[in-house]
Amino acid sequence: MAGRFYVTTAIDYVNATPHIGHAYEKILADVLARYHRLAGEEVFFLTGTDEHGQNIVNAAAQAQEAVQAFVDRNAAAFQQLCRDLNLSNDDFIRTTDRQRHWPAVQEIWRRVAAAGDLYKKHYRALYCVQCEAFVTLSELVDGRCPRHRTEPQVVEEENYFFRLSRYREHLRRLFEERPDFVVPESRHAEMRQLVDTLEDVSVSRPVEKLSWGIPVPEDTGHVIYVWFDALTNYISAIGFARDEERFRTWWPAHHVIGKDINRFHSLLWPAMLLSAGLEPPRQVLVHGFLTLEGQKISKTLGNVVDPVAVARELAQRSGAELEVCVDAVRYFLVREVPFGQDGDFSRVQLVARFNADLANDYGNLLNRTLPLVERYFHGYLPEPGPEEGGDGELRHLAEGLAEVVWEAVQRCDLSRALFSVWQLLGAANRYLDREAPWNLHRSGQRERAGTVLVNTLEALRVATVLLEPVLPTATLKVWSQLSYPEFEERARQVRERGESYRGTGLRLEDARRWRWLRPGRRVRPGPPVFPRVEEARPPRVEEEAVQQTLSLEEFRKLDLRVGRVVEARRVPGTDKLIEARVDLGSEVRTIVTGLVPEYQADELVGKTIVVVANLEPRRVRGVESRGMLLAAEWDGRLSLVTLDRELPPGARVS
RNA sequence: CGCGGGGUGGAGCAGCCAGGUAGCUCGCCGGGCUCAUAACCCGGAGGUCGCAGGUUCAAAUCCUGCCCCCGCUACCA
Repeated sequence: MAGRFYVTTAIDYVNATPHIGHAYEKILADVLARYHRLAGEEVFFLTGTDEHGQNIVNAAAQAQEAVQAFVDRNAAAFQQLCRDLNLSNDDFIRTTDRQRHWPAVQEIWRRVAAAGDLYKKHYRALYCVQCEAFVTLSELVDGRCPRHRTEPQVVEEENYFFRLSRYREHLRRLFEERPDFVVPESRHAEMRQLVDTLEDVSVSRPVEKLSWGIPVPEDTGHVIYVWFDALTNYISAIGFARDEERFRTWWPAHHVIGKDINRFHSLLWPAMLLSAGLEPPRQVLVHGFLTLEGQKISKTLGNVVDPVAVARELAQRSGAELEVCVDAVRYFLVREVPFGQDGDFSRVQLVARFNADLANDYGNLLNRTLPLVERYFHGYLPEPGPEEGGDGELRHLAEGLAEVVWEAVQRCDLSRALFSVWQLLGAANRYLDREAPWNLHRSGQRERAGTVLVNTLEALRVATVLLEPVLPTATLKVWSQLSYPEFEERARQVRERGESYRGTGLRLEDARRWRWLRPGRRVRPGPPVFPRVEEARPPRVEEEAVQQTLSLEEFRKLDLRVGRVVEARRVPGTDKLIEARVDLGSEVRTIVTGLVPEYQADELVGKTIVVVANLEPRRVRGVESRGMLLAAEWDGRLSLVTLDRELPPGARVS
């Protein structure tokens, strides 16, 4: 049953740095790869970079860099992205790789040529010099290039053409026989329609026009053009033309791609493969595009977002670890955007998901359970007793979840998969509320309380197994608290060796099993894995709040009194000082306080407040201040300490 | 008639392919619990499911027309 799963992303064009769109595709592929590993399949996950073409040469020139140095630098940025996103990719292929990639491209070229599917043709087209690109008639505005308002040149060159038209019938059959060849269905239908319109395509450029590419075998005058070169990465990386056995092991692939390049993957690429006598891909998975805060992502709009920077920002706002926040970004994209649809990346939504799903439903479930195990059972998982109450229902839901999730993953419905995990978490939260182990314990039903706690944790554990593909790091922290620190330890070792981390090795089977947690294990309640983002209250508050302890005697030295402001006026020539006359019962004192602009002088009059009465007198701007008003302060906001019931001035506060 | 996606309570989405109580998250209101990260649980208010017509015993769901929004539009990577 356990098969092989070879999954790829499109290779990224290295003329720019990575953004959230690149991250999205890689995350999808990674999540799929990890789920298939969870299902016990052998998985090979490939990603890489596309480094040839005129645009690269131009971008390098603009950066005043040698082309090779330029692509090396940018390719490194994409490799770094893979590490930052915690991808479990097994390889990273670059089209400038002369050992692995070039021979494969030239080999497939030879095979296609041998099949009689390549021919030379004079070709005439419009070329905009400023764009350094061909323009089509339909793009022109009044016969001029829309960007540069110049008349394009008529350029003639001799190119190799691939007989794509010859494969119409082949492809038509492919689409008919395999209704899930392209997913989602709408993309399949779209491509099937296009099959009828296929024309031959140019697959080379003259070397004098473009030298940054792979030479055409036995014809030094031409360079193999983009798609023919780029698409071949999917087979070059797994040994095509070098290691046939390895190639046969993994091919055919599942390609995760964006909707803009679907035609190349669903039509051109299968045709190339058929021509070369190879099998077409197993499946093309077409995702939608992301908008950013509702706007199209574009360099000219300047709204390109570095996904890791977003995670960093979340880490700062929540206080969670950076890697956990990377997981949160992964979760958000997979949960929020239904596969195949366009989606919006919004920080507000990210925080909403983080708080509602990860912090409240998932993280908090752990934190409301473990302390009870600690308290009632000295931190050791108790032996569960007989099943009663809502136990069976919860178990049933948990036992069936792996199947539901796996079925959704196979349909690429990842948001549904996550949704169903949250149904279990919701049920577990409800179960805990209804069974109320705290009451059971109080009424002496210690064993039953333990059973309820173990059942809750068991449900949480099942969810954790099934969430690992999406939250590879955060789940490790959960495991550690759940008394299984060895997973986190092992992951740490893998990373220290510089290898990409592929998971705990747990399987769907583990998610199907109830009573998996071993009684007697020592749980380790720890800090929240997903600390909530508090909008009104940024993180550091706790670190600031709790300072050194104070003895009761020391505290008693403070003479705090209720006071009533009877008069208040601004101290002239100051920014924020108010001179207040405060009735303390026995006397009326002058106190200088810096409350402007949060409070105006006349607002204070009549307020009942709390005063430190025995503070050393102090001269402030020539006025003697005897005492201090208490006020809370956060983030520049002030709030006077007042009484919630009326008491006369002079009353002691303690 | 260029192609595709979308229009569902205040916000964001699911449901539509296989018609039959309009669901989820956030927000709002009220209650519970007091184990927990102001969390968790229960209840409530709020929708003519873009518009018009049709099929049907029955339509958010199928059919037709229209309106609006967003992408893409192929040798360009």
